[in-house]
Amino acid sequence: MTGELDDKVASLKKKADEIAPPHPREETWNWNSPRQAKEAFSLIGLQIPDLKRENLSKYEHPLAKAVSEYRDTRSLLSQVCKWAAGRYRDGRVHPQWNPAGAATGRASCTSPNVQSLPKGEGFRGCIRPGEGHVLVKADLSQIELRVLAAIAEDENMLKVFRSGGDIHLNTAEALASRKVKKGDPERQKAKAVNFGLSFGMGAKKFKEMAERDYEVRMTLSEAKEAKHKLLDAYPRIGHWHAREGLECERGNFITETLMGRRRVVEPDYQGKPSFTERLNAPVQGTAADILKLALARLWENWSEHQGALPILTVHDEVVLECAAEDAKVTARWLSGILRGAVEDVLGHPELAGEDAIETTTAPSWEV
DNA sequence: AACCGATGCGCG
DNA sequence: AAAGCGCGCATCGGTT
Repeated sequence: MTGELDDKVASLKKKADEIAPPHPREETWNWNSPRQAKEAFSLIGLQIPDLKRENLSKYEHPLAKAVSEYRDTRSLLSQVCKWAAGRYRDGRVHPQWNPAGAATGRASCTSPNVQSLPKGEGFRGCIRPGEGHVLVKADLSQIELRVLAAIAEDENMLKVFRSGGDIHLNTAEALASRKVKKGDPERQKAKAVNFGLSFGMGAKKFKEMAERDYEVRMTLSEAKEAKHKLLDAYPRIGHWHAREGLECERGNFITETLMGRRRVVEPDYQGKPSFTERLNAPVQGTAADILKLALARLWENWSEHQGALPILTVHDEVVLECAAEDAKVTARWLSGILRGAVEDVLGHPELAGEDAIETTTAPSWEV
């Protein structure tokens, strides 16, 4: 796979070099160097502020597209080509896990970072169980929004979960002003909006996101209005924001998850407790608590499921490996424990329904 | 040679 | 009044 990427990178570089003006000093341009790339664009009369994909896509000139594609592919290759090199033992990759690697209580992972292996490119398909075994994967569906509903005690949000609804779909429909289906790209984009607004994103950023992802153009005041409209759908979220704002004014740097685990947030540019961190920390942190509670209970019960092997976790997801014939039992065990953890920590049965856990059994980590 | 901040992007 | 959050990693270009 990396060999194919290699070829693709080489041809994309050639293409970009052909379109580009000659380099005044070197043989060819280094498109990985923002300074050089900006200089090349400047020679054809384009002053570009940065080399982000999203920015390059605004330009008509073929060089913009060529450079963007080259950088994308090159970046993917870099991330993946050395991913597991020299990190095998017995046919397995053994990353370094840091159980409390993140300030919120999440785990992090290095060498390699398993948690950021790209999706949808086939790389996760390379993560496979041993002969005659399967991977059993379970994830906490929309966990941060469930935590949010519990923390803010928002009746409308709870109602959506109680009826098995989909918050992202609601938001997507509100933004697109039409019916949106589960597989539509609008839903994916609405996730970002939901998270953004929940954790204190401003109208400006919200406006930019709406433009970029929905081709919805609005003035700043219209963006403010839309933001309020979405927050109005869940009034207690707004109240919660107001409460946390007061805590910031009072100089309260301490946040707590629903399990009572503390985090001291960073100061903002004024030296006051960061408002957005105060909002995010208990939510991300409680979700992390839930996953870890579940992991602890898996361990406590492990003697009855010794064939099951923990493979990895990714913040709201647990992957186990077991013998193919044990898949059903293992899947039930895993999802039951995750569901119990959600219910025990959040204290709302409607947040821990059947749909709170999505379980799949597969021959690889891909999808 | 080792380290560092900035930039940009992968994941949740 | 206003404010998305949390990570790791490759690369560049400069400093120690």
